[in-house]
Amino acid sequence: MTLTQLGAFVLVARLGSVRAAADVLGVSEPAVSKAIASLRQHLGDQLIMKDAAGMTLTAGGSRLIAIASQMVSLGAEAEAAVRAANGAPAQLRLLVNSTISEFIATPLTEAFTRHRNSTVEASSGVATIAEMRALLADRLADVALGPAVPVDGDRNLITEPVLRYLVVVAAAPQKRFTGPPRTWPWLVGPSGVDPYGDIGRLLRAFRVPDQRISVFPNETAAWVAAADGHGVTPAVSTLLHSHVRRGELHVVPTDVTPVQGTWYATTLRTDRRTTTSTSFVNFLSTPSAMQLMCSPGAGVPPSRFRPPVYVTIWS
Amino acid sequence: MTLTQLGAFVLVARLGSVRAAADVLGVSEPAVSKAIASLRQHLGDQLIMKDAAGMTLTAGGSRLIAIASQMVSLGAEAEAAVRAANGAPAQLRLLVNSTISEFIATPLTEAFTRHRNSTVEASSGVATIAEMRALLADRLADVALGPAVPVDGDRNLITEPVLRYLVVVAAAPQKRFTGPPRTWPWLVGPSGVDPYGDIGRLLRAFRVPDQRISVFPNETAAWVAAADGHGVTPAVSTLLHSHVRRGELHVVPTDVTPVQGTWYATTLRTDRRTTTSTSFVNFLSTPSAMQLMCSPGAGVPPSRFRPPVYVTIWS
DNA sequence: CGGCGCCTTAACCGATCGGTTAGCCCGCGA
DNA sequence: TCGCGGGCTAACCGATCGGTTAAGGCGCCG
Repeated sequence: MTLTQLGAFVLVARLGSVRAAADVLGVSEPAVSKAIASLRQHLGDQLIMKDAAGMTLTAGGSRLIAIASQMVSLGAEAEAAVRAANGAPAQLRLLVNSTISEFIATPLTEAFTRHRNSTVEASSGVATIAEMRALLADRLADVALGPAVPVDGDRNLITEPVLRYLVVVAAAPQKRFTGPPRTWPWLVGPSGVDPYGDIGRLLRAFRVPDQRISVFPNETAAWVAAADGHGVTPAVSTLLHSHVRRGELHVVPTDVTPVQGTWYATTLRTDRRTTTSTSFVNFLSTPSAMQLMCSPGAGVPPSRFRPPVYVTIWS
Repeated sequence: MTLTQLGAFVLVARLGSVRAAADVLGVSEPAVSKAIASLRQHLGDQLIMKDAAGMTLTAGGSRLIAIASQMVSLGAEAEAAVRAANGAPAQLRLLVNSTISEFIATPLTEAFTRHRNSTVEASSGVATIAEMRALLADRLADVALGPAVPVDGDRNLITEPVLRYLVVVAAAPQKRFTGPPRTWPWLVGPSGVDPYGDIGRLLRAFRVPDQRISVFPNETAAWVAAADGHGVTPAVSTLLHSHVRRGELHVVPTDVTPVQGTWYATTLRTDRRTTTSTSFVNFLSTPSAMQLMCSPGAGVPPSRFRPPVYVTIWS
């Protein structure tokens, strides 16, 4: 299975014709035909079949095309990226949990870019706490920001506290929830399903069973549902501020909350990390960064809006 | 540049040693060394250099590793996916805009899965309207759901209306905005930056300049900011319902709103699309699907929560 | 200084990749 | 029925890939 073969396959599927693909590639028809034949044999699947109206993909073929077309475009991207790397601005790849991604990552990376006079290109991506360690160790990211990454003795990673905050439980003001917390309906964002995150830990501490937890596509949606009286929601208190001030939510004290949490920055150990990483970690302790992390994020103008980074749609 | 070479490179970068990588791969040391040498020459970059403490990546190398490690794992995934395709449940890859993704996609795919007694695996991914056409034509997705995809004469795609709705402009009840709409502060979700979407079109119709638009990471966050009095927000009226009912937002009439919009389902033409796609499109017109699309999405239990699909973090 | 790890290069070799031309099969329309 | 366009297979060929062994450079430690 080579990239050329995959490229031929993708093109044939796109164009619905071996001939057409061969023309586009500027090679003879048998060259393309043979590439497909090799793939077929290697994978033990017909992949694509000629029929009445053009070509149709087999089940295996439709799985393959999604993956293959990514690989092909990544191949082109790799060449371009490496060739363009010299003279390009330095990169900072920041790894965050979904809460930080929702409220803080964009303003923070933007502020850092400004702080460095645009000599750096910062981007952020969402990962679970458990993934962060591997991604850092494999050099797939430069800095991880979020609840403590369990580095247990990995001498290559260093971790340092960045910000303390309080995790509180909130609900609509008029709602009263009685009985033990584990019987309440809990409304959480994606970070609620991360077992290493503060909110996941809180839910476990209360022994909330799965069927009493509703996961929303983002934290704000969970808060809105809570304001609507559908349940209680755990949250970082500073981020919840405007909801509380408007009277949509109020803080419900429990046995264990408010509870303090800490966000940490984790990087490769000092002598291995890039100067950009170091610069970013230092930036995190500046007053302006601190302030950004404490106040909920605002919108950004369209020109600076960057949707969550992802290569393509399906794996 | 072959997959084996990239695999060797990734492993060396991960392990920080040619020797170790060779051991892991079960080949001789020069084999790995030569693979890297070929990459170096092909890409014209040192990629990785030996130094005091292990290895460090060059700028080009750190670009490459992110891409290469994806390609390698995609390669493995491709083999597995094709081999597993026979006997596996059918797939439905649904393409949606960010609004539908936020409120409707999860309950909808889940309902469809239940409707088909779990004989189908439905997943959804976000794309801009402009991308949808190409993704469908390239067989990278099965059905697109959202505002009209401009198929302009592409005989391979068919598009049919699914749901009519109203786009309204909303603001906090006590706030009054005067002057022409283009001078108001507009708060939108990611779908606001899609030029083919209803909201993007609305902003263009009003000639709102970029600096008066704030883009939020999700629609709910934009609504909350509007409720906080920071501006006005355009939205699909049915989705806004609970915010209006709670009195946080009220509808602001303008010259052009309420304006009707329509969501369409677009697929390959009937004789080319999969039976699963056909089944899904039919499902969309059932009362239960209709109802799902009209009422804002609720949370799902953790076991059924699936974060937005993406292969890996950075491109 | 010598030995030892570790990386690299050189020389070599078989497999296969990617391409060609030639020829066959098949469905389809004149 | 014949031509024809499109796809597949066969036979062939050069390049290169992926692997080997052997040998050389280099830093480090005893």
